[in-house]
Amino acid sequence: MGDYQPDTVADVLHANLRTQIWEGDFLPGDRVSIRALAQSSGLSVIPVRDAVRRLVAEGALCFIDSRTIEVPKLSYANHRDVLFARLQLEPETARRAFANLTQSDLNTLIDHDMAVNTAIGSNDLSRYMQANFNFHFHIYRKAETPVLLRLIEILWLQSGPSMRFIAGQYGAQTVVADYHKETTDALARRDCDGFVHALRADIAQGMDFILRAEQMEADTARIATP
Amino acid sequence: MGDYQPDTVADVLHANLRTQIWEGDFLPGDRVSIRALAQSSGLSVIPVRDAVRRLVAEGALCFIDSRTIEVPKLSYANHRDVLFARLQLEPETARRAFANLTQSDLNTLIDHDMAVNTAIGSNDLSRYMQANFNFHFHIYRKAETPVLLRLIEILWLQSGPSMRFIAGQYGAQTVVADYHKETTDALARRDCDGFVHALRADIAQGMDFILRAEQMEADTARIATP
DNA sequence: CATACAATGATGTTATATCACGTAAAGCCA
DNA sequence: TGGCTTTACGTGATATAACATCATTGTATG
Repeated sequence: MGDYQPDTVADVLHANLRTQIWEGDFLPGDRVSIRALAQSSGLSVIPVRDAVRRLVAEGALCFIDSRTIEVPKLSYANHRDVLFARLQLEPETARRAFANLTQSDLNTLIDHDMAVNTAIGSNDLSRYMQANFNFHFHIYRKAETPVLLRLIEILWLQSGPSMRFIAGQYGAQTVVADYHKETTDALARRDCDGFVHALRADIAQGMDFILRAEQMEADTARIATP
Repeated sequence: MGDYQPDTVADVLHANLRTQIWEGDFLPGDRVSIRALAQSSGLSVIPVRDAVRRLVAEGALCFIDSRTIEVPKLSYANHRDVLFARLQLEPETARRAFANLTQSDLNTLIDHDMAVNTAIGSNDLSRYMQANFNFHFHIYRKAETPVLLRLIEILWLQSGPSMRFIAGQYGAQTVVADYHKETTDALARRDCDGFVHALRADIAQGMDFILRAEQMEADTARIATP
């Protein structure tokens, strides 16, 4: 396998932007200008354009017309599709990771989960996104299956901004009911099926969250136009 | 949703290369040179590089070192992961397409299946790859779920060259047992579950094929070094 | 004859300048 | 003041040329 990882300035910028998107630093509808990014990063337009077009290829950005790039606003239908795909891929990826997860990994996961909880406690959406991402991907990376990891990365890239937007709209309290504790508990007692099941429940809960948000929006729309 | 589709020369080149990869015009290990592509297509290096890097982002190409780009050689493990992911995503995508498939679509699918069979009959691997791709993606495109379609496209991009290589190595006769007929039959009698099940069997058969090829390779290796 | 070293060529990357296009604001006329 | 035209600016896309890196090869030297 040619798993060589280039390290050009375009690659670094691309990686940074990806992280920012995963961690929820962008909101749906945010405009991205190649020249503005070039100026702010002190680079020429060529590597910036390279990084941006790569993000477009990953679905993290999109063209609104021939010369306007923005962070996509996922429709609820698309959001459901993302969560459906996540449900199909992530629990099984976690299953493969299970055998590779050590006591040290368990401790790391518990730390990430604590970071999630404190972020929710202090209503810090940014840290919540970051910690939640770290929790999940620490698992997936241990599965050592680059094919699945890549798909999952793309799904998170696409849904990150909209996820944060929806969460911010309906309050961080709504996301308090994650299943991280159940996940780490299952790992602690080396219960593979329980581990996978808890992770599945965590994603399914996100699905419920979207459905609920969609319903609320439909309701308010119905009330607004009786 | 910003589903604007640009149409620059880089986009056209990217689309052409994607089609070529899907249809099996490339083999694992084939080298790709940006300048050579630029010369053969009459373009500058900039748009060619753009298209190539987009393919790298999709996993259709990879860097072997800092300045060598080639078509990836999928390991058997990666190939199994691709087929696993396909199994997770494609049948369910087909299920969503089912309600949108008309009589005209059924006829088109039957035509594609016939093209597959004649390609196998004349041992034309290139046409086989092409027709098989057309058969599957005619279904998936009707599902109207861009998120899932995009993931499936990536999976086919990654596995296409290796798939063709393995098929070519062990003869086209080995792939004769597809489930396209069962799929179209189920569609003809409007049997959604049967439709989905047949498509799942078709992919699973591909999985068996890979496992068999892997086993054969292991056997010959065992014989070679007793 | 073998080895060290330098010149050459090929690679992907990037900077600069220009192109083509579209928007929006300013200007102009009724 | 309203509506149209024109101009200016900003956008991404592209061509050209220069840059950095590395493999190869030819040559010179021991």
